[in-house]
Amino acid sequence: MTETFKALADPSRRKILTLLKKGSLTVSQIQRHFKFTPASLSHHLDILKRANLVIAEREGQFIRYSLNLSAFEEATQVLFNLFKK
Amino acid sequence: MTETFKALADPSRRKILTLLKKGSLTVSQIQRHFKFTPASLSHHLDILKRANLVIAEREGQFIRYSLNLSAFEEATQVLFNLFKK
DNA sequence: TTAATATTTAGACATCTGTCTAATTATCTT
DNA sequence: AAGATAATTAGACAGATGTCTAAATATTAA
Repeated sequence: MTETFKALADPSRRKILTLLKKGSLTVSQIQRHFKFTPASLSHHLDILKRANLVIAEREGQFIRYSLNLSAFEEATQVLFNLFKK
Repeated sequence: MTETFKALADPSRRKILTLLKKGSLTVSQIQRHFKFTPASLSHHLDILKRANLVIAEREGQFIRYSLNLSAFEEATQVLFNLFKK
């Protein structure tokens, strides 16, 4: 769960997740929304992937990222349990 | 929201929150559950306080910490919105 | 008012994080 | 097979983070 919250604790990564909410995207499509380098984006995607918040699938030359909804639900559940009676 | 997720991204701080779920506690009562120094605990409490996840009230010689439920609900809401349609 | 207890603050230090450039790997197109 | 495009990996670096010791502040008790 630490990895999940760490992943969520960065504004750029939360923005990536928000973008993916509307549908899966390739790295270059995500890239358009950011000013930093492809290397930095790749690093952010790696953190989201390790936290299990996104899923990556190769599609020929591209790699397509999409939200992993089950991991999100789990995180929400953990957060909720952290304060519910 | 970044501060909230950063605050939640540390296991010790999540443990503190879990302890407070059962009721408010003074710093020394919380301290008993940890191995690190009072200074470190104070630092963690400060981060939770700045994230608005806990409330501190002086009680004579002691300082009593309790959960700030509204901040928790807000965080849960944000997390939920991050993936809901 | 002096000593004791509770907590925070200041400053140091090692480790982690987010960014970059340069190099590498994978795939597609000629 | 060679060059172009997509994405990742490696290594460097500044700044953030979690921990510590020592000192400071606040309150209570003697």
